[in-house]
Amino acid sequence: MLSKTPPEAHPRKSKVFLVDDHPIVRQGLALLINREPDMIVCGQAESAPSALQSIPGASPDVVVVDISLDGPDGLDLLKSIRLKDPILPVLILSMHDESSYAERSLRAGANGYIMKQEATEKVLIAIRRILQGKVYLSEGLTNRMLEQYVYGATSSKNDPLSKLSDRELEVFRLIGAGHGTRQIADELHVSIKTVESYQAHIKEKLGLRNARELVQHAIERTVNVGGGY
Amino acid sequence: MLSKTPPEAHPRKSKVFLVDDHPIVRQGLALLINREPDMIVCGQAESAPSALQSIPGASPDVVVVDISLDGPDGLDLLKSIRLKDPILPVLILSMHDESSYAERSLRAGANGYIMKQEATEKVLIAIRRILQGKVYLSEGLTNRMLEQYVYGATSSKNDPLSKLSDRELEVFRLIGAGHGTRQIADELHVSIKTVESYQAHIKEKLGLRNARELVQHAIERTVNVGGGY
DNA sequence: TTCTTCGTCGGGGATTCCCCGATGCGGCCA
DNA sequence: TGGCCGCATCGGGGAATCCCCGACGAAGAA
Repeated sequence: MLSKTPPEAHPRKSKVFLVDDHPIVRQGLALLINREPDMIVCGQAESAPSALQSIPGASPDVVVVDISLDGPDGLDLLKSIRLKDPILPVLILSMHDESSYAERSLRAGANGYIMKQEATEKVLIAIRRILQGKVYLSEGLTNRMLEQYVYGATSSKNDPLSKLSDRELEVFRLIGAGHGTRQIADELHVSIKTVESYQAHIKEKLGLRNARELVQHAIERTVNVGGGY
Repeated sequence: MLSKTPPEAHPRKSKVFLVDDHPIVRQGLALLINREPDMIVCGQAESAPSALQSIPGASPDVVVVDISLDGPDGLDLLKSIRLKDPILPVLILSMHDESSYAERSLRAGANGYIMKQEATEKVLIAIRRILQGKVYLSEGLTNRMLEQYVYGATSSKNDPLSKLSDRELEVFRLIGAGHGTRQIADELHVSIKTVESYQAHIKEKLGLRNARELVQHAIERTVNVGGGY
């Protein structure tokens, strides 16, 4: 399998491990990476469990993980990897530009986050970057996350919801339950204007841009509270 | 541009045109296809409009279209292609195995439907098959669609989304992605009033009471595509 | 005391929601 | 062939909302 690696020609190829449930994407990435002189694919997996099984034997220098796997998803896999190896570089690959996913990924210990919309060279750049121990984020995403950080930078811990006041959190939950502004005002016995004010503050604190993103995040962070992971 | 094609060496390579908004997938498919002796990629596009612009000049023998493009989606592109060329073979590439999508694709004139979960060779097989004028469907999907056919009524029971028209489903997905009404109107190049009309129809068909419930359900059925149920 | 955060509201214009339509097109059906 | 029906597209218009301003008092913190 492994060729004898003439040592002086190139120092050593960095070994990349791919995890994606779409064979087409996996194969595509593999062909792409193996064309590069300084890296090589040392293994692939299509699910989190099989990845966890194969990674030790493949001893990769970096792991590329698609976030939307069947069963345990990419974040779960990332956490499992971190339990065994706190420093193995991991690049998260995603379809959506949801900043919340990037946030969760980095908090879970990812070294980089890149979207499939990005140009292919960006993937190679990202891999090389995190191989150097740095963090990779796309430019747009970096800006958005910095924006969010400006607002509660201090010791905000790992819960952006902690930036919200009690009243704001209350409204946030009701939004997640699908309630309208008028309805929330009635339920809390306050003016519509007050509820609108809370919604504005929530959007500002969480870095959301319109009402639908507000609903979007309210649902994600309210539904996920009890069950998922 | 065109080499003189020595006629006996290989009859002629079939020209494939790729449409996908993920450069990684595009590049991957291109490398894969160009490795084959009997086919070659003659062009690529990342959106429906640019595809419509480039396809005539590339004169492909087959077009591979990802169903989930930004703006006008793969089904829209398929319909636009069909308006100009009723017989150009088109293979629809999809992330979800929802049989309703396959159904819609075939009704809209697709010659094949394949999921990204399929093995890479299947893609090549599918391309060759529809080049011969046949229809390609994965085995599981074929069985499911036959079942539905035998047991009369189409897939309306288990999947309320199948009640939605193509256009309505498209808007539904964009809502789930957090896009606003105006934004959707711009992306689909229609009036705001039209988008409002779709939203009203969706609410009616799915039994939703207000705009927030609409967003709620759109998210649950759009974000979950990769991992959930 | 001064400063900040929080809860509470209002004005007002832009936008969206949600009810009425309407038109044209392509099927299906008797 | 005429009629019905679903679909895509758009408009009017009033109600609700979004989203930008700002305000005020209470409760703590500096």
